[in-house]
Amino acid sequence: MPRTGMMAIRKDALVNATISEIGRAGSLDVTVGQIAKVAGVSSALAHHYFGSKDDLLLAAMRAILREFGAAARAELAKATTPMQRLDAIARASFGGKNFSPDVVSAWLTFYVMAQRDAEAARLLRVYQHRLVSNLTHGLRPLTSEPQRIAETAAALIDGLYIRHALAEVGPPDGTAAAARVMDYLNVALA
Amino acid sequence: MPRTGMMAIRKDALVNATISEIGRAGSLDVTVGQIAKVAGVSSALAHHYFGSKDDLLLAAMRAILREFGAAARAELAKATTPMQRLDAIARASFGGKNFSPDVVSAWLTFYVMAQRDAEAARLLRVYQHRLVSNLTHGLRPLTSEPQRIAETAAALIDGLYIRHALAEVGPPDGTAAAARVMDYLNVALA
Amino acid sequence: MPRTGMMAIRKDALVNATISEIGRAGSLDVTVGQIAKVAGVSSALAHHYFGSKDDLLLAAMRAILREFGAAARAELAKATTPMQRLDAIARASFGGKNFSPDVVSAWLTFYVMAQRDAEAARLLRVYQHRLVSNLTHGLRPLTSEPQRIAETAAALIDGLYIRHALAEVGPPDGTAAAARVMDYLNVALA
Amino acid sequence: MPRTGMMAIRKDALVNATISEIGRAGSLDVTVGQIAKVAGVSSALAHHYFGSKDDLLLAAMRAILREFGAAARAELAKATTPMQRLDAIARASFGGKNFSPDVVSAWLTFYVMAQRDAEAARLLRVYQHRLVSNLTHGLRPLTSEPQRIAETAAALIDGLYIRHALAEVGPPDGTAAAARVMDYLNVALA
DNA sequence: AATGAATGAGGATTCATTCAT
DNA sequence: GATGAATGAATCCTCATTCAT
Repeated sequence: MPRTGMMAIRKDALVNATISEIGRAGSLDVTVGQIAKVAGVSSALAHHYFGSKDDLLLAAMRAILREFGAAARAELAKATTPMQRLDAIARASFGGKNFSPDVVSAWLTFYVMAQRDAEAARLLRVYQHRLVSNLTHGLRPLTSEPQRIAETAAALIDGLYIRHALAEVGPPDGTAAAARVMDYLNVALA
Repeated sequence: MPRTGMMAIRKDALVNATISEIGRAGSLDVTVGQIAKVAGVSSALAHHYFGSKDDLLLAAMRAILREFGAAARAELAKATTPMQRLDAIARASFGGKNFSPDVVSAWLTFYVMAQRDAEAARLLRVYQHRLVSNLTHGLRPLTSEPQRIAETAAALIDGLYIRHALAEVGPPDGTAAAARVMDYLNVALA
Repeated sequence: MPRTGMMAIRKDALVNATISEIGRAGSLDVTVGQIAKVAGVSSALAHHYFGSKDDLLLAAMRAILREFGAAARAELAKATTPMQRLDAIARASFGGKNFSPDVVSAWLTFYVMAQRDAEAARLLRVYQHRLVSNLTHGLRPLTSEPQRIAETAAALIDGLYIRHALAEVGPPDGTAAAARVMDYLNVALA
Repeated sequence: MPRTGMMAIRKDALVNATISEIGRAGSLDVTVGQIAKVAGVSSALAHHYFGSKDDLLLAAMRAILREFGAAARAELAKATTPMQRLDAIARASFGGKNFSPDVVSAWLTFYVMAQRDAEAARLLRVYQHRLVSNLTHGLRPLTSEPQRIAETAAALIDGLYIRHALAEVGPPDGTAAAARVMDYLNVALA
């Protein structure tokens, strides 16, 4: 076990703990102490590595967006037809870690954080833009107004996301959500 | 002017101040002191009337939902055809006070609040249910699967709402948002 | 006892407690909690009334300078000849509360605070300027270079002050210090 | 270069960094981390070599006093007449490194440190005593009360020092300060 | 000889809430 | 009906210090 190189390990642990605790609490009202405890370190260390609570939250946000980006790329890599590409995007949005209660909760709070933090707002806009851009790209071979349909589909995805954050019980049903997006695309392209 | 009316006046002022301050701050991180100052009263009075900060927030939430309900009913009253009814709902969602930056911000924070507060969650579910219900009712004469389309439309409405919360500049464009919902309904019904 | 009007009382108590605690600790490393405890209130109240620790420290500084100004004016009012005026200034500098160990310690720390806080620096410069100005005024009838002698005397006063801050034991001897300043003035005017 | 020499090198670097950082910050509110960074080592090493922060500060204080002593001796060695000896002391006090903004700031903070740390107080008293002693020695051939004049001159030197710590702009003017001390001595001896 | 890792203790500050008047 | 006064509890953040390597 190398004594050096702990930084990366601790940072990862703290970011994961942040996501998990935000998810558990359902809000940004999570103390650095709670996060640190989950990560198995002192709160001082969290500050040592991230500088401030906001920086830690932003790091968590970036991790989620990165995760989503990776999932999307993985799904897209397997797609060959335009329709498969669209399906890939829909499934990436609602698949795996991206649709776990933790992440959905965290996602919601990031929207709130974006109201006061410029960097958070920037990150969310990057996400939004990328989603629309991916959809537009997939739609181009299929319709004369890809942009318009892509924007609607993107809003629909976000809406389904937020609606699931309020679901009474059980884990979110990602398959159903993805199917609903495809339904829309099918009728829009018809 | 009866002295007893003061209570109603103060409560209204506090609720309005709450919405306005949440909108200004873009989050629930609003102190009772700030709200009270905007309402022109002491923070002690806010507690006197509402018991706790959460109760005040819930009151603000109910006021917004009531406002939305009233707007929806007003629009629906003027509608005669099924399609007009649907348009009425769409316009109510994105019209008037309901789509001002203040309210959009407040709305967002209520979603977060709902993660930890059962009553807030209940209120949001009532809203969601009523929206789907209204849409379903309007769709019934027009399609064989009104529920499914209504749910998608409702998610789309929420998604457009949340997307506008991040809009870079200027006031939200309610007309465009409503039009986009109608676009979806048109293709879904085609 | 009026329930209102506590503010002035508390502020006074806090300012006095600040001077006393700085004197006791001999440095600015005094916690707001300590000060508040001495003043018989909570630390939260100190912030409520002064906004921040620095503001409280500055208020204490202003109180000391005001005290010194008042003492100087009182002594000057009794003087009739130029030499008496000079003696009055010297005695004011080293008399009463102004030369208690508390205040000498506080004074010293204000010099340090002035290294980082513009307002503190400004206040000290006002004091220095006023001291030189008073001395110059008193010296004008007695010499052709009042400014020069005044500046030297002022530095001597500050030097005696700081030297006494290190005195091994017992309370500072104000009379001796004042006499030494007068000695200088006597030879300088000879 | 012997390996054992590292200790001396590091210690010197840390002491110099301490003085420089105290001067930069204008107060003792300097972290060991900052000092270590300037010295190009880890903060752990600072503790390794000095044991504690206070010990490091005291080492810096001793270095300044040593520097001053060396400067005084060098100047005194060149003096042949009593008056030249006095001038030598005055110039040593305000010359070279001893009157740089860094050192003036550090000096000030040492006075504060002396309020709580016995060793710091002892060191300052040694300095004060030596200064008076040097002056007395120089004055003995010239007056019947060398002690009294020496003490006043020493206080004047300290006062000029502290006054310069608040100078609005530019580097301290050592020549002017030394001249002012000589002015006093000239009139006192007249 | 030197450091990255880690933390305990402490401090300023904020804020919902209470209460006497 | 209304508020100034007051605080306890909590939170972020800092920093000297320790230790294994």
